[in-house]
Amino acid sequence: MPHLHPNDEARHDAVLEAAIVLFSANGYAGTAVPEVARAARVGLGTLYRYYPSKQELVNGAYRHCKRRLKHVLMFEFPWEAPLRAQFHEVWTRLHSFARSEPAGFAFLELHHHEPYLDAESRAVELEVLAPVGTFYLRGQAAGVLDDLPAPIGISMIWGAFVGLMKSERAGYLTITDNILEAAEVAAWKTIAKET
Amino acid sequence: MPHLHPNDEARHDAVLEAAIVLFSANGYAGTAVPEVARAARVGLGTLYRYYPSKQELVNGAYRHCKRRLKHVLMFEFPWEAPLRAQFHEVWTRLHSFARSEPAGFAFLELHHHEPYLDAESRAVELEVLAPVGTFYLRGQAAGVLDDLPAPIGISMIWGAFVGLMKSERAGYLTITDNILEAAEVAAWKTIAKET
Amino acid sequence: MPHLHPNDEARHDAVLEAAIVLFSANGYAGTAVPEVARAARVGLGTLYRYYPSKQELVNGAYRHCKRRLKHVLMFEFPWEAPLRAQFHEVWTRLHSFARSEPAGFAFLELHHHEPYLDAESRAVELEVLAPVGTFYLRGQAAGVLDDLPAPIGISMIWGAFVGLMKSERAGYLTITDNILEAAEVAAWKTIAKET
Amino acid sequence: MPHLHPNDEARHDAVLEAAIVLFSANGYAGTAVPEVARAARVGLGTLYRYYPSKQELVNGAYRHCKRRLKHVLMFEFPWEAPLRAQFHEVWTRLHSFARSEPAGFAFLELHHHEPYLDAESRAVELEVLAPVGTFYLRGQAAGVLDDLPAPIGISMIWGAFVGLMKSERAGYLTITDNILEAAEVAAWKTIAKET
DNA sequence: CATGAATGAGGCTTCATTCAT
DNA sequence: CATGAATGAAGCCTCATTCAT
Repeated sequence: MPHLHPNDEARHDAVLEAAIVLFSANGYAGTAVPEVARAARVGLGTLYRYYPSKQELVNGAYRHCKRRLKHVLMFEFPWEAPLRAQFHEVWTRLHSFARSEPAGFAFLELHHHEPYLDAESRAVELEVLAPVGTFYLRGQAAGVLDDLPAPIGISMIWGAFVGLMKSERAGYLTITDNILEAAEVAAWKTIAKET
Repeated sequence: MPHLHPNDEARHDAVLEAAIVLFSANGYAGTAVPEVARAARVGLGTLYRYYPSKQELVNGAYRHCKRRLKHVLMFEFPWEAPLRAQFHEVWTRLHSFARSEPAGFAFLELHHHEPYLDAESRAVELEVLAPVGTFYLRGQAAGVLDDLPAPIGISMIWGAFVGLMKSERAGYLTITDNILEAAEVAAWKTIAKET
Repeated sequence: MPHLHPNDEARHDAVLEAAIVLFSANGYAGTAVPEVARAARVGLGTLYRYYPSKQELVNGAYRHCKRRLKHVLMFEFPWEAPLRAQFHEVWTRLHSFARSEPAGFAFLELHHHEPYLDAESRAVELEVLAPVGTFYLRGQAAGVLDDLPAPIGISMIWGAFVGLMKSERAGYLTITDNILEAAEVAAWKTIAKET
Repeated sequence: MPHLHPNDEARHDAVLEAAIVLFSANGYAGTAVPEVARAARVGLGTLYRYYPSKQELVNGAYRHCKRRLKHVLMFEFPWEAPLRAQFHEVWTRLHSFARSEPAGFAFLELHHHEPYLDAESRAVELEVLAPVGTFYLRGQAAGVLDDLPAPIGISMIWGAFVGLMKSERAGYLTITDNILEAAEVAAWKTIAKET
């Protein structure tokens, strides 16, 4: 039974981290595999042992990021809290993820639905999306959310958040705590039922 | 006496069109210049006569798209209409652009603020952004828009719209006229001052 | 009977001149035909009317230079003068050629015996060489020149002269009138019979 | 533990050798890098591993040849011998170099002072030139050499030798031992003080 | 005729992947 | 196993030549 060398996991992580940083900065085609190996301080052959092709590498990175996002969003989520509080939680956690793992966040944005993503990666995509959908539908059932089709509302909120992050990265704005909160209010207004 | 060949402009357009389609589908690094030439049904050397490098080519494509967007947004814009009506106009025109030139729209999204864009391209970016900023500030002065910093509001609206288009492209949803209108209402709620 | 347009010859000369300058500076392969046309301020198509290929162009340039050299060397040559005086004449004329047509001189050096030179060009080569050979043999017959085989002596003198010119071009030295004369004496010593 | 592959140096040498042969035969611009790789029986990528660009390749070849020449000229040079004997040594060694490494010799001639040579290559140039200059000046101080400026004398001797080699390559003459010696005498006369 | 736009073969270089050490 | 040297397909770009205007 093959087991992992104690260093194995660290190496593995270094590879993923380097891949995420480089792919998010330069895109899939713009990133060279040897460059990733070098950034991860790992032999090229070793990288290829972990990921037998560039495609497997992006997919691995994608899944990793998506799972990190999922974890950040879901971990000890207050399922019993009121919807508005839950929304706050989601918004805050999203920001926390984008702040602490900016490359990972950018990576997810950039590599969303690219043709080199495989079935498993698409499945992971759904692992994140599904609970969000549930949340949305519950909100509508409770009469708290407007009755836009859920995918519409979700896309707009996700899009608005991404828009903020991209603009910040581009230098058009800076997001302080106050602004983040104001933006949250604005985002909530987007989907909340008017009173 | 040297003339422009009558076909010149048509060829030029074919190159731009092909570039926009391919760059938006595969990214900058993922697109081969000969592939663009082939798609435009133009000799490779000819393409290089029009655009002396791949970089000039993306920049040309970027400027073209951005100017098309600007034109669609600005042409005979009802500057005297009420703000809500103006917002409707913007939202509708945005959608019209994304519908009629989906590749151009995707291109703008994807190549926003990439390092290979040059100063002139960035200048064109501002030609579009400036009037939008003005619109926003006027709305706030009139007490119709919420007092989020303008770049925040703009980023969120643009992001929300982009989110919708991307989700549609990804197959997560379909945008009908009704939905477009409902989304517009939602988007307006994002930035409108509550009454 | 096709005759030349009055401008034809001027154009032709401009092409040759440009070709000589560029070929001598950048070599055959390093020179682009359109570049030559541009330098000659002549349409590319026109150049190709005069010289139907790049090879014909170098050969034309080669023949032109070689004939210029021949002319400079031979024109009103004092065939009756003593050998030493004739040598002075040759040495001086060589220098005069190298001074007034530096590109042509460099061109001849650089393109000597290149594979793209055709039979006619090689024939022209001989037109220059033959009288020099005669001169040399006469000198030996008269007991003034040493009895090195003529080609050896000629190669050494020509080589020494070329060496001087190249070193000057490279900036290793500057040739004044005094130096030119001293060098002539040295060159004469190379082949003169010791007394 | 990373090693140099034992074949590494052999491969490296094969590349240099091929480069020298091809560059000397066809010039810099006239030589295709893949052609060099093929001649060296080395993968193209491998060649680029050793020399990251065509320019580095010529420079490497230039330095190699120049150092070989330096070695041939300098190795166990009889610094204490009389000047005439030293001249014989230089002349003989020069010929030995041109004979055993004809491509290298031709390469040095052809690529002398070309714009693609870098500072290091020019420095190596001086490593050869400097001792020759010293030799010349010592000869003048000893009253054995004529009082031509040293660069003039050196250029003429080097030029004469090159002239011989080129003429032989061109088929104008054949250099036997006797002729070589006679040419040496002639060359010595060029710079020796007359008695 | 004179012109220069059009073309694609061919040159320089990169990089995904393999495999000997 | 880990490494990185080796490889050649493929990408960017130039330029000799043709041909429509």
